[in-house]
Amino acid sequence: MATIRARPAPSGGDADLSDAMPAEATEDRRVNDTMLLDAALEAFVEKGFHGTSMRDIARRAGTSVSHSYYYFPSKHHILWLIVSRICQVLLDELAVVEAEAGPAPDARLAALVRAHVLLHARAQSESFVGNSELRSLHPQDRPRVIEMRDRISRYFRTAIEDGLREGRFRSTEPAAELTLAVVTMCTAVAGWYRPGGGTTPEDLADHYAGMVLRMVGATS
Amino acid sequence: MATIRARPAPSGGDADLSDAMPAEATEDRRVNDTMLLDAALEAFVEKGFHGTSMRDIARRAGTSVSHSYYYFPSKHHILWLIVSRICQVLLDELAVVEAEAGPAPDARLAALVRAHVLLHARAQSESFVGNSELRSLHPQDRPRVIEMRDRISRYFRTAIEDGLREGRFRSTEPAAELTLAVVTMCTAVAGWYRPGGGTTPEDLADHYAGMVLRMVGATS
DNA sequence: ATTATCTATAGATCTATAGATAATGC
DNA sequence: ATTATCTATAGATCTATAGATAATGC
Repeated sequence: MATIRARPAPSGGDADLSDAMPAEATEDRRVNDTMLLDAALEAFVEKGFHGTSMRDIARRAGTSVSHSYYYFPSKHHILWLIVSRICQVLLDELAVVEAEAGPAPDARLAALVRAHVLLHARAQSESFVGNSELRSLHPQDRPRVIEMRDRISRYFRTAIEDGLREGRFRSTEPAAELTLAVVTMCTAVAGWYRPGGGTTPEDLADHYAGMVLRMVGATS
Repeated sequence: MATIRARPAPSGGDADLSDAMPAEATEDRRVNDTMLLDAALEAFVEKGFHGTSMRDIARRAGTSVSHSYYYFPSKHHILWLIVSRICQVLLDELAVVEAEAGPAPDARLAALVRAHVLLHARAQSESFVGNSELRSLHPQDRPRVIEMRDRISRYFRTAIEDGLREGRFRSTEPAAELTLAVVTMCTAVAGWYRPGGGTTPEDLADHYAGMVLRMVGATS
């Protein structure tokens, strides 16, 4: 996990909770919560939440199970941290790029798609877990995450509805289906994208923006 | 589940046990393999493979854990049956509709998308599990399923490449990315579609075909 | 005779905690 | 003093099997 930062912010400016930690990030054997979160993330991607044991997480982080409980009250809480953080990062980023894009629906939709794909390609593991382990969340946490996801979808939905209403998008399919198609295809990037294959996240974001604009029937 | 058969299916092979079963009757208390598979499917959708216990499956089917082992050698084998069957059904169906669609890439792609969406909306649970539990398969089974999924993708990939080469599709994005975008957005239907909301699977299939054709830049 | 089903249990593993000890910071 | 870490273990649960018994079909 380290620091999932939406935009490439060269220095300082941490995402959120990482500030609270003693900023030392050296190479020695000390274990901290970030290392455990990284280990958990890796394991959740590989084997899923229920397929991962605390022993597995502790082993990957190089410590004991009981020590892991020193940092986190439960396995569920680890999942909650991973999922809620990435959702929040995405929400923040969407708000920023939408504001920057101005009022035109096509510019807004393109910006949203780019940001969504970029994050899903860059913070691939977090995004993947955030999208695949909703049902594994503690019943208490699930509605909170669902609500964040709804807010994420709503950015896309609104841009698409505006474009249709203003006649900038000529698609005849219902806005709800267009939105779901767009969001799910962008989200799926976290599941298949492999860096180092010649396509950068930025390339991919551009390609997806192009595909989506054609999909909604944007008038060029 | 019952019998997901797209068309007349080849019997024999691991992938279709339903023929071998006594086509028995109905509402009494007798448990059979189909009831257990249905129970497992339901549980896997709700809680995932690792989140589901044999006790859970047995309870849903109204029998005991040990009786479930009378029908299936392992929990992994149940997953294998569910996943391999739905992949095979989809493969069969894609072969049929592609042949029926004739040589034109746009007609072929539309037919493939329609078939894919239809199955993911109709056999929603099986498709969902088939797409979300790949990593939970027994290491022995996984490559076999991966190969089936690759064959599924290849139908789409070929139609898209043909369309681009023949100049019928004007998209400038790489065929690989177009294919992934198309397949993932259609696959995701299994995760969100709810029947009874006014949109039939057929409607949805038509809408998706329209979206995809615009997405690849099909010349109308 | 064969098929379906149950009770009982082995043996592994899992989440989480208690309680002790080592390392660090003031 | 406080923070980090360990050993040991409770108690639940999980997959799978052994072995007995009931139901069914010939």
